[in-house]
Amino acid sequence: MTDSPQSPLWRSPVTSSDRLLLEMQRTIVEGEIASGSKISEPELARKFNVSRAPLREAMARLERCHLIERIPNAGARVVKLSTEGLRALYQIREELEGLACRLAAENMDEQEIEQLRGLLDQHLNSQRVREGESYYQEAGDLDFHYRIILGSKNPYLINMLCDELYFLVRMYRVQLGMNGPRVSRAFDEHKAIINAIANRDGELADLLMRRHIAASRGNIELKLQQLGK
Amino acid sequence: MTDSPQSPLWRSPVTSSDRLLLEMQRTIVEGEIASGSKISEPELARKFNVSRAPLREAMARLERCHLIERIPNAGARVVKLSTEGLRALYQIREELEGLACRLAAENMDEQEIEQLRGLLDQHLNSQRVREGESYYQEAGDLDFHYRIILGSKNPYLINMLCDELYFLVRMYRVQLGMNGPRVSRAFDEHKAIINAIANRDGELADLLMRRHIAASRGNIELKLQQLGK
DNA sequence: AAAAAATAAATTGTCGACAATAAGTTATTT
DNA sequence: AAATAACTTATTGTCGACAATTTATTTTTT
Repeated sequence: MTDSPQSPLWRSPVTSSDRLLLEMQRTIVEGEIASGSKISEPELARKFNVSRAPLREAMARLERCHLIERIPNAGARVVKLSTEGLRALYQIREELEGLACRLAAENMDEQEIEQLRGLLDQHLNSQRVREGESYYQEAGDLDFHYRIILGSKNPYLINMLCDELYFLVRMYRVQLGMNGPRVSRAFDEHKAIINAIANRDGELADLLMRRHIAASRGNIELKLQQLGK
Repeated sequence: MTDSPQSPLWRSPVTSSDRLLLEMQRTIVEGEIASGSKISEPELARKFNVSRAPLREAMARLERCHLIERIPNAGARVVKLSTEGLRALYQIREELEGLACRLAAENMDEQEIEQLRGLLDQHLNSQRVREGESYYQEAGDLDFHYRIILGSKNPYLINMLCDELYFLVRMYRVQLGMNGPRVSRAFDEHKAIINAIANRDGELADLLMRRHIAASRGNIELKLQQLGK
């Protein structure tokens, strides 16, 4: 993943607050800190061996990507996953990633499109080997979406999707998983999207991406209901 | 404007960092600190009579709403206005506010729609009195957009538009203005949008809002080019 | 005994000082 | 004289301590 100057969350971690952010993102996304639990600043500061200053800066950025919720003078809690939250999040995602596809069809150059195709082939191969391994698919799928978003060449869109929304999306997907039959279908949908972009058919790419995301949402929503939330 | 718990930027300023944020937002949006100029932390801390801790927290939030750009260990600069920036920003705005209209048509209750109508009448009257006064129109227009966004009832959408994008939008509009003929036309467009929402025609409301924003962009873009940027 | 008030404990917000990094200046070398 | 290197200055990042606010506990009152 290349660094982008517009995206402070994706630069190599130069400062200690950067490292903290990465670690806490992982911790929350993977559910090591329980959803909804309170975050104690002194406790975490001890745990990570840093002062509260960089910790608070990291927390401000965690709030920015919707992983925690803060109330002034009261404290911060890890966000809770819910059906309504998922719906609201994916409404935005559909819209913005659809736009990203339309712009990518206009703005990606041939080389970038070719690289995207290469990425997909690579995932297909590794998927044949590791059948049903959900984590690799997870990473691969996100990488696919990332590249298209970057291909839109719109800094604000990139910032919103990659820096602010994607960690929460990952949290839903990591904690509620993506199961068997959906995985292989997702590959086909990805392929169709690439084709539309390569044909410079932004309208179609937009439509296909929206459906792709809607299908993904349906899959996660099902799991949420099974768990009785 | 009511406080919304999801929007830390719009609560009443309880902490000193909140007050700083509001003041600096105003200062930057209205151009009191020149576009592109460097921000010195010690200098500003003296100016506002606070320590650097709340100042840095305020700056983190200024970065979040795209009013400043920070580079680690190097400092922060006030954002520069440009034609490309405007285009990228309004691309997102069209998409998200279009979505907001569609959702508002579904989710606003009759009372909220009636209040929105009242707001528009009120602006029409005050506009007859203060012909061509651009600042009031500015505030009124934003208020109109705000209410529709809130009417979408989508917390993420509200957060993105009201907390992260709108200050930069205001900066473009305040510094590059909105002139005579466009003002009265905007009123008609607002009226048409309300009607579509009242008729629960989300698709039409979406379309009208997109056009409304596109027209607004054209107007500002013209000014930018006249100033030779 | 339950509710309210007062007190105690803990947590968050803010401060001033120090350390690490970057920018600016002077001295040195080719 | 131009370019490089060493040094100085200034700015940012981090730390530990204090103040203000909230939460939990205890005491008092009805």
